[in-house]
Amino acid sequence: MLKAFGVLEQVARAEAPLSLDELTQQCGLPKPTVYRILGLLQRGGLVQREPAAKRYCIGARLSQLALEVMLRSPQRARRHAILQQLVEEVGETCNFTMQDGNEVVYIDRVETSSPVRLLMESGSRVPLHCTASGKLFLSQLPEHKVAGLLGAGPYPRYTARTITEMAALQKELRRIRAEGIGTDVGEYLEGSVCLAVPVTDEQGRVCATVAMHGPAPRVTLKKAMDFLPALRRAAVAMGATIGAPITPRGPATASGVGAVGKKLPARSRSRIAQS
Amino acid sequence: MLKAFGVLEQVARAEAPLSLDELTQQCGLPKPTVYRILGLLQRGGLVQREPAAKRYCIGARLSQLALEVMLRSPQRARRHAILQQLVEEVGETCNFTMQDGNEVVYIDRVETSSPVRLLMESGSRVPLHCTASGKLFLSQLPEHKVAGLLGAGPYPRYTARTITEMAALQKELRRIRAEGIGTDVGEYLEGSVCLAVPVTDEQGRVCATVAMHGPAPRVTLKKAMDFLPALRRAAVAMGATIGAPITPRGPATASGVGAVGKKLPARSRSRIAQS
DNA sequence: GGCAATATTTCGTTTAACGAAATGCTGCAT
DNA sequence: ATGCAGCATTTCGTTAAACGAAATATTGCC
Repeated sequence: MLKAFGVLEQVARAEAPLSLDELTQQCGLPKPTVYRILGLLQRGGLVQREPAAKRYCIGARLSQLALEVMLRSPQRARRHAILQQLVEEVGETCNFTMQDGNEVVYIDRVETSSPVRLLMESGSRVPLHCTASGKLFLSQLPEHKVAGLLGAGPYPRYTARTITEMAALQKELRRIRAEGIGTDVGEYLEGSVCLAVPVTDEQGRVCATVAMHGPAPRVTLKKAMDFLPALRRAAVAMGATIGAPITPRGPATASGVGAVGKKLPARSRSRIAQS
Repeated sequence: MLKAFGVLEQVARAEAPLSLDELTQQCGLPKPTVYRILGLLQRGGLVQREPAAKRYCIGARLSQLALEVMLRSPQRARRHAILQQLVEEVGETCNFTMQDGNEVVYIDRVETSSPVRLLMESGSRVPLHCTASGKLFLSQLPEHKVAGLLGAGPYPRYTARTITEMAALQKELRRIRAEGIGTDVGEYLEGSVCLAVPVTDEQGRVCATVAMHGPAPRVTLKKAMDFLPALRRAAVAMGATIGAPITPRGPATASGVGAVGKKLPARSRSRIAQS
């Protein structure tokens, strides 16, 4: 099903309408598959065929969807603006992450230098056990749940510094739990230093992180610590965007619309020292 | 497979993040189906969940796709022709912009002299708070959302005339809101004068702008105003190239009139004086 | 008229979608 | 504390759809 989106993206990215063969090559899928997917997409109005050539291009329904998405973009931009501000302060790439299952997912990311390619990397995923954000999330869980989520180990090794044994990881998590700061010095990517602080919702539960990272010669853990106040400030600002409803919900049905602020899982109250 | 697009459209169309139940009702699909589809879409980065609430909203990958679609839609040729026609009339560089998050993005552009430079510049970005188009977009938002999007300020200064304080900006936005014309006299680039008018979709929502600009000695605000009718004409023509709103997919559930009615809030109409 | 290049169909296999119903959470009210 | 209500998530047997190698049809071109 996501293959269809891959095809769609190729169509959208192309400067000119594409032939079936071109799409087949670019998507790396067998031809009949691409053909069938395109048939579906065409039936759904998401792609069109040029009347003359049999080439595929963006369909009306996709254009409409794109417009709706663009119109809503300001709603999602608040967090991006916060990240941009943070990047200006710290001068290094920063990102905003959430936990999704046994991975960390990059919700948004702002690079230091290039102001344009921001969305390229966001949406990608990294492991929990060897990243600053990931370990910060793990530190919020009771130990047995960590074991349940990651298994008993050993965990995949990415660099010489990756923690691969459960006992060592639990020890590291206790430290992080106490300090409220996730760190990663080359545990996932060689020569990459990363520092993550928690973003908490109204109930004080950690639901996201704000992190900065940079290359090892330029960034060290010690230097990064100087930016903790800036990171914390950004994290608080992020927290403010997740509690309050972005737009007042319409009256709608009698259903529980008012229940925006939610939950408070007995299991995962904030375990973090608010240093 | 097209069901997934239906779900995606509902997410894109919503003014605020949606819960699983809301989506289930609006799509007219069984709950586990919607749940599974959303899981896939989430894994693919096409939708995201609100950090705290379990609601779904537009994901990074979908945002990226939407921008690509706008940049390379089959309507591109038509839009370009409209811009070229406009450039002939006004004799200055003109462009077609949309808001993308907290920036203005150039969808298309035609220069006065060299007719080949178009693709070079399209896709590039400029700030909201100090450009004619950007301020026009901002003027469409309620004041508290402007503050949320840009922060409290001060905003980055580019020239001596850049408005860097929130209060002054809000005042300027009120003026623009009333007049329906965005202006910029050297606030972003020294010596550049710019005039922007809104492009509205069928629902009257401001979704893009058409703007002209030129160097200060040759172009002044007063002279530019003479071309307002031409700009407006081009803006109307541009509006016709913009997609219609997504048509509701017929839910299989009893077409509950009072039951599920979501309705557009009256507020979302154009806030601009149609002078 | 024939040759390439490209588009489309066939078909048996495999996989994933499907959705009714059951279960699990969470927060609120008693 | 307890239970209830609303919502999210999982289960599971069924069924339909995706899959892709290979064969076939179409198209454009010389």
